[in-house]
Amino acid sequence: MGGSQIRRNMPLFSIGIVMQLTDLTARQIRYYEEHGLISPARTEGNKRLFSLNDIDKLLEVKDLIDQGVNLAGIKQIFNVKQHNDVAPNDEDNKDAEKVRKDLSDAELRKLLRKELLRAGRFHRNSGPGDRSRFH
Amino acid sequence: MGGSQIRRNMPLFSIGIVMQLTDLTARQIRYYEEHGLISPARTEGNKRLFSLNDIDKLLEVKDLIDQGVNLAGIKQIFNVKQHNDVAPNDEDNKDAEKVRKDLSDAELRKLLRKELLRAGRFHRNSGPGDRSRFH
DNA sequence: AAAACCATGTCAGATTATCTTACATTTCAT
DNA sequence: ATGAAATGTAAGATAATCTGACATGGTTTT
Repeated sequence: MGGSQIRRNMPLFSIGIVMQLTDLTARQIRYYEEHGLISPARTEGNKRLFSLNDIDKLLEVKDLIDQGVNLAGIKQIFNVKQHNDVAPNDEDNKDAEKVRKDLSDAELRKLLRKELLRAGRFHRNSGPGDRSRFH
Repeated sequence: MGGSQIRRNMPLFSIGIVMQLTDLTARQIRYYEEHGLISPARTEGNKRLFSLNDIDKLLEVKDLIDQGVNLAGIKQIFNVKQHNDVAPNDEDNKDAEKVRKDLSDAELRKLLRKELLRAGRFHRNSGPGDRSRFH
């Protein structure tokens, strides 16, 4: 009943907050941005501003990384998700779909197979995830 | 499906964002805090961090101010709301209720009548509220 | 009408948070 | 052993925020 619906892609959060929410370091977050996994907005003074969607993505990145997927793999996985997210609207999506497919489909299968095979071995460093967010 | 429930009183927002969301100036927000209408958390470095509840409250403050209610009135109104918010849990609330009532009930009626009478005259400066939040 | 008050604006100086760039380190793949 | 990928870390710069003080325009109160 209080006025605040706050859309999911509204730029709201500073990097410090996102660090706490995701348990990622600033370095990691910036690195993932550098590689196009997220594209946070900026303030007039060039500070990053993250949306809820950005945070969700970062949490997915973290999960996948914990499972041994590398950034290239995550990039492709995000591409696939983009396909399926436009789901129940079937008629004129096929064009956009095909475009993205051409770019990724071939190597996608290869990459996914490759990555997901070794997933679960090694890696998985960050322990039982509940470390101290918000002291 | 994306991981982010974000509780309503989790300290998340910088004052800059809150300014945009509420259309209040930093001065106003700090002044309202100074008078106990909100109590935002702080970072280790003393920066204010606001929760969704803080923002809701600020929006209510803004509304009431636009209607000519002064801070003293808003304070009392918030007190009343606190009563009614613990509603459907009737049995052992009566104690806390009575305490707060003793402090505010008498002058509350007086104040509310007084304030709400002249509400709507003068004041009402901030125009049809949609000015430029997020450039 | 003068004095006091309320709510806000504004300025100044200090401090924190974040930015970019560059180099170091670690781990894994070839 | 070499190289690439992912992250750590340090330095210097800039932006955002903080507190405190004083200024200002209305509103009561005396």
